[in-house]
Amino acid sequence: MARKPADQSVSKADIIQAAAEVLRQKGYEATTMKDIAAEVDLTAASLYHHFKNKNALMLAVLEGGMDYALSHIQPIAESNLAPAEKLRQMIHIHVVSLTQHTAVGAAMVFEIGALIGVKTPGEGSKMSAKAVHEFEEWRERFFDRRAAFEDCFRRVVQVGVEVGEFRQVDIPIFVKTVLGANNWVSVWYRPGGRLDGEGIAEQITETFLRSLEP
Amino acid sequence: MARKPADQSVSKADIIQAAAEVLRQKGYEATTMKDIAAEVDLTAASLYHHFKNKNALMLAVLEGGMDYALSHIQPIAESNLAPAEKLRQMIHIHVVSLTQHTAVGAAMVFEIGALIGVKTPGEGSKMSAKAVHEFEEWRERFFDRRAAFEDCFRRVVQVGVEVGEFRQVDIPIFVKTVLGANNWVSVWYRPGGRLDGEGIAEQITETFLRSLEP
DNA sequence: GGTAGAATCTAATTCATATTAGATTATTGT
DNA sequence: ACAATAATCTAATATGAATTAGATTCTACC
Repeated sequence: MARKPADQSVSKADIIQAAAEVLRQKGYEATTMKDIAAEVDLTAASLYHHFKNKNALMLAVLEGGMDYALSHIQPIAESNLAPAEKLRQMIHIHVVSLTQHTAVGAAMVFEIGALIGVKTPGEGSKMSAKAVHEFEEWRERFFDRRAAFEDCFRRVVQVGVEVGEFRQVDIPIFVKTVLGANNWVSVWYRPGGRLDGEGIAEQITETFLRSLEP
Repeated sequence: MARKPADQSVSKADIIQAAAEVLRQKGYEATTMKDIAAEVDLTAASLYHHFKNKNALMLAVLEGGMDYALSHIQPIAESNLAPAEKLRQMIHIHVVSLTQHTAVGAAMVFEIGALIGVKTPGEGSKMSAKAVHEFEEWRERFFDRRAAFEDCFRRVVQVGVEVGEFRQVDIPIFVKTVLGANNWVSVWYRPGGRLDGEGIAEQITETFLRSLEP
């Protein structure tokens, strides 16, 4: 509400962060520009100075989350560690990330669905043809990277199985099981609980590594 | 669009089913009464003959899903089977349910969050005080039952650990890990995939039962 | 075969939200 | 200081969605 003389000007990153926070609480459709604006002491209209429209802002949130996740997981997957150790670290960092960056994490978990189904109507919409195309393209790229993320896990498990370090599992299903368990953390985790992110990650890695013992 | 002379009249159950389906695809806020109505060849206004308002309809969906889940899980949890066998069956039925009743399952997974955050504003809302109170009450009951659901799993694991059939795990975290993996199925499962619900359930139970070996 | 009530429909009403337009104020480089 | 530009604001606009009001059409029963 109040003006900000000294530090006037809110950064894009601030807005994305705020949007992620609201998104986590309310979900895509229920999140209003006003909500987001309020979080950073702006009016809804001001957000349009930073982002073309609501969709663009939301996409920035998801994109940021995905960048973060990939940039942390990939290096581990491509390292020289043994499969078990790779997997341990990957699950660990994934879970801890989701508890640290609650906002981004939950946004990603919850909003993939909304993203898939976002209105891409052929007729009475406000989106221009170009905007629709842009969006489609963005979405495709996003899903590619999401697939890449999952592939990191698959490859690690694959090698582990081949090397005999892990038992024979159905790799796609196993990986989805792990990612489901991880992602779910951002649904129920609340700061200040009995265990912190590290503690939770510990338990989950233990569970899955044991489940892979030959 | 067309009228239904012979079988005019759509049942409440039909509408709930349709709502669940739309809900799964679009999420709570993005689901419009028109969408739901279209699914059963009605107009939006007609839905109000069957349900007091949108919220009531949504709640009916969640309630139905919860009834279903609880009614299938509880008997197993309270049976005389060994903990491992109980857990196997519970995970199995949970996963299979989510793949069979895709609509209800996904609705539950996706909408818990929305439910928590549903606007319960103190001022400029349309909900009457009574309606708000009713809703609050409903929500409380719903979460109680959700907790009961989770408790079924906890108790089974607890006993298994005490009896020495399972290794010592952090029970709350372990259960959340299992439920997360299960629930996630309804996010990614698509009929006609490589494995059916049974096959998927098989893999998941195997993973978690192995992870519990002492 | 006529009537009561259920199930629908069409046509408003109302309200919130995204988005735009046009000022206004701050910052920064000169 | 001054101008250019960035960041905001306030005030409209437009659209879409929930909900209501008031007919209309079935269906079942007498």
